Amino acid sequence: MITMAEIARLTGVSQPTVSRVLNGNKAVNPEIRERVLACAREHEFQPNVMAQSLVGSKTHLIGVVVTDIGNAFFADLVKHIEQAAGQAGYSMILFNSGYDRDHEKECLDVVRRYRVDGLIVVPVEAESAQWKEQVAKLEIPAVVITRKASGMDSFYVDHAEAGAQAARHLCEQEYEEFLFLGNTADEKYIGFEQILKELRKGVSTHLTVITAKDTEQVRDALERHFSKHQGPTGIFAYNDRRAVQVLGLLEQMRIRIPEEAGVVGFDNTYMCEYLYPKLSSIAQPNQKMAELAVTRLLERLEHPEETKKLDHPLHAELICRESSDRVGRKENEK
Amino acid sequence: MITMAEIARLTGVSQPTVSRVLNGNKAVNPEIRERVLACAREHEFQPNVMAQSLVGSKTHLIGVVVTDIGNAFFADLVKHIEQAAGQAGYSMILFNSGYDRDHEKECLDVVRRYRVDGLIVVPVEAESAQWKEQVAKLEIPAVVITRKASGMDSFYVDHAEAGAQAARHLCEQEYEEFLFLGNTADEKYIGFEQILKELRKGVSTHLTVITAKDTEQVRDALERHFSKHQGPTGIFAYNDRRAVQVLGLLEQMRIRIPEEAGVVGFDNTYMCEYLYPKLSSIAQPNQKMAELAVTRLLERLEHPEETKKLDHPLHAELICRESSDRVGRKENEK
DNA sequence: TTGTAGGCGTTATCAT
DNA sequence: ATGATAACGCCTACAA
Repeated sequence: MITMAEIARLTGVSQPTVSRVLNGNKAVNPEIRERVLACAREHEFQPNVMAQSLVGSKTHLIGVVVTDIGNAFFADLVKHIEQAAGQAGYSMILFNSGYDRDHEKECLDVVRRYRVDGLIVVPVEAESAQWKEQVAKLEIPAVVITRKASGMDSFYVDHAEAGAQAARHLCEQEYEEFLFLGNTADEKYIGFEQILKELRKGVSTHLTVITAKDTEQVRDALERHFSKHQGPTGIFAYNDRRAVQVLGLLEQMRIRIPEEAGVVGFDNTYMCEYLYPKLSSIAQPNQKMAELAVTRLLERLEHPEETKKLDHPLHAELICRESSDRVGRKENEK
Repeated sequence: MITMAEIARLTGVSQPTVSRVLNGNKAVNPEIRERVLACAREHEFQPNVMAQSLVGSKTHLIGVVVTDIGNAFFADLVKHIEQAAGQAGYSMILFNSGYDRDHEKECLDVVRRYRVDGLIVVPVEAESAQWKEQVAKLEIPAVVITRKASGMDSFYVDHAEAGAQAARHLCEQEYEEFLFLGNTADEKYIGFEQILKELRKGVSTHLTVITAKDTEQVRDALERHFSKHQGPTGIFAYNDRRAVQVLGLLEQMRIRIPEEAGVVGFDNTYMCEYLYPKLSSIAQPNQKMAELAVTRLLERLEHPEETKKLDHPLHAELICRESSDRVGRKENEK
């Protein structure tokens, strides 16, 4: 691989001159400029970023650490990060923490070895003081994405608000009983339950929670719910995966959708469109989130002194499809 | 960020001594060793890979260029690559070519700037001579994954063989008519059709091909097929996405699965397990493929002189589930 | 066992 | 306008 020194030798000038030419510095004889450029082109010169970074202290690398690259949601996020960063001339070293704090720490160490200019992270535990300290030690701008970490730049979807949307939607669709699949610690549940309470005040309503993931257990729980409660049930699942599972089980149980039960998923996976019935789902603004995070990071890189932290919750958007369009369905039947 | 020179100053030794200690070189006074190690630990020293690579000409970076990180299949692949590489002490710079040759070329240029030690690529066009030349110019070991590129190390699933498996399976399940969703240029189709011809020699059989992706068009095509052909139909879709779509449409058309139609997808997405009926699908050995690719790359890194190229097709595996278990279903009903 | 010297490929700061 | 020269952080002789 050709170096500046080599080009200098070939063209009979000094190496710094080559540097000037290649970096577009005006102050250089047009003749020499051409000669050098020609030589560089011929040998397809590419500057050695390692050397550049050694002197300039900019690597043009951003470290990205996520909890699970295999997950379609994060994969999509990473894709948009790569794109936004690439446009700004930054490349991405990617690490997978695998939801493991220890491994996450190792990733941070490696990131440090590469002297990346900045960091974008999906933390395993966003509010862990220990983790925050580890990140702070890197002494580089870091932005958290997908989660809220107080005291740090964070771009994330407000899950409670998303849960609230789901609740509002299911109420509008005139469901009378409710079911949540997921963990009650999930912000989505908090928001879901709260709005439900408000909207169904005084009316007899039940909210069943299913924590299980195993299909048989979910089936049992569903059967118990439907044997106890007759009214049409609005179901909200913490992700599309679970929602699809429920869709299949309801089908088996011969429960009509959306008449007797309505289902809303989360993530708005491509599958939603292909299922029958099409699955309503809550979409996170992935691209926007990624772009905002990158933009913010670049901003910080240019103004390291700026110390105010951004807390930037984004809104999810509920996409209503057949699986929960109870009112629309009724209209049609008229 | 602390440097070796700084540690040297703090501990009153020379910088090379620090280097020796930190690199586990035996020949150093135990006392000094301890002193240096303590200091390094205290300041959480991490070597500057940029500097290391500058002198040692090893970056411990591998460049990974894929056509679409957002795709769950590639995301999973990337995850396993990251893991395997990480275990060997390599990190990954990841690029997304977006199926665009021009952008792919740009990625290769950036990769070159970082002087990565090796390359793992999912090429946009595996047999493009121009592309191969571009890769060759990098003068680093490169392995192709997911596709076969003659003259280069390639790890990929034999799609024709996978199609053949699908055909064999659907015949064993006693389907009499057949349907393929996808492109006829797809190796999967080639293998599928060929085996079908062999196995159904002399018997009246039809093989319908649906190229459309749009739901309405697919529905029309399906309806046309089923109005013309009465026998139970074995359906093979080029990916799970399409298979799910078909599953939904068949459901709408009140065609019983797996009795009247059997469906086999491709990629064995997690969804398969959650659908009703559960979707049979062909699984690619992602992890194995990724590990083999990384292993091979490391091998090449250690023996750059070795010039023989590996062509390594892997076998896909058909996972039979409810959507195509016609015979098993019949057995059960007895 | 330890320190000195040189060099990796750049950029930046001087002179010239 | 151009060329020496130093410096970035590290490693590898070589010398002591």
